Amino acid sequence: MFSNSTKYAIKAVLYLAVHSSEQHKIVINDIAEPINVPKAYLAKLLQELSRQSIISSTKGLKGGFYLSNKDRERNIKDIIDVIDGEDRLNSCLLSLKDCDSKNPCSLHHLAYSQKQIILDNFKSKSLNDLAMHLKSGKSVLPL
Amino acid sequence: MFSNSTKYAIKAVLYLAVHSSEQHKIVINDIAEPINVPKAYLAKLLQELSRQSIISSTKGLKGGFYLSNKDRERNIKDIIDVIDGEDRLNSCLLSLKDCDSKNPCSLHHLAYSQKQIILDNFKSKSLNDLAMHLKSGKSVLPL
DNA sequence: TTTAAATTATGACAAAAATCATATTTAGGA
DNA sequence: TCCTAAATATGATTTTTGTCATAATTTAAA
Repeated sequence: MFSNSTKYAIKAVLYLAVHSSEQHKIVINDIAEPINVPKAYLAKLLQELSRQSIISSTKGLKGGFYLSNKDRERNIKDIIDVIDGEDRLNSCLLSLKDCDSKNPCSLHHLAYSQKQIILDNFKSKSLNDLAMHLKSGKSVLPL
Repeated sequence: MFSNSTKYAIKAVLYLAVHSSEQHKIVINDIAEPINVPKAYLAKLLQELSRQSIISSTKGLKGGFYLSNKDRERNIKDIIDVIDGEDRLNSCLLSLKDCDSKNPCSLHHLAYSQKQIILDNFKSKSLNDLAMHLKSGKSVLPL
C-alpha cells in the first residue's frame, strides 16, 4: 500500500505529534531510535517534510524537529502525498489511464468505494486527533 | 497498492480468462501486445504463475498459455499472493509486527475494516466471474 | 525422425528505492 | 566572537524491482 519511506515518515511524524512541541524539539537520533528506522535515511525524509512544511525544524544548538500548532492540523494524507506522491493512492488498481465508474476496470467495483472511505478517513483526522488517541492509550506506536 | 509485476500478471490472466481456452492457447506475444506489457518480462511472470498452477501452458508447436476450467475457479487474490506474496496485502499499514484490534496502530481503525472488505471481494469473484463481466461489457481491459 | 514453434531456465543489465557517509550551513551559548 | 550541536545538501553505495537476451527443452506436424 505505502512505500517504506512513507511508513517511516508517518511513524516519525506521529512520534513528533506525541512527544514534541515548539518548546521541546527532538533530535534526529531520538526520533529514529524509538521508532526503529535507519537514522540517516529518516533524516532525509524529515528534511523533505520540513521543506514541504509538513513539520518544523530548527538548525543548530537546541535545534531539532517538532510540530507547530499549525502542523498539528495536518493529516496522514498530507504526509503520503509528499513522500509517495498523490498518484500512488489515487490511481486505478491496475494503473489504467481512464478507469472510472463509467469505464471501470475489472477490479474497480471490488475496491473503489472502500478505497474512497479509507482516503476520507486519512483526511478526516488531524495529527492532533491521532496524537490524543495515542496518548489516551487507545492506539500504539511500537516497532 | 500492488507492484507493477502484480498489475501485469492480473491483466494477463484476465486477458487469458476472456480469450483463451484449452482448445485455444495463446502465445506470449499475443498476450503482451494487447495489454501493453513488456513481453520478456511478462513471460517470466507467466512462467511463475504456471509453476504455481494458477494458469496452464504447453510448450512446443501449437503451445501457449491458457486457463483450464479448474484455473478459472481461481480468484484475484491467488494471483497477488503468488507475485507479491501474502504479506503485502495482509500486513499492517505501518508494518507493525503485532497490530490488531486489541493493539491497534494509529491507522488501524482508519482502514482495517475497509481493507478486509476489499480482500473479501478479491476472494469472492472467480476469474470466470470476472471474464463474464468483461465479456458482457460491464468492465473493460484496455491500457 | 527431423524441423519449427513454443515455453522454460538462466543470467546479464537498467532503473528505482532504500541506505549510508560526509561536508556545509546555521543557531545558541560561553 | 568563537565553538559546538544541530539540520541541510549532496552524492555514493546497496538492494530490490523491472527489463532484456539467449540457450535449452519440449511438442506437434511434415
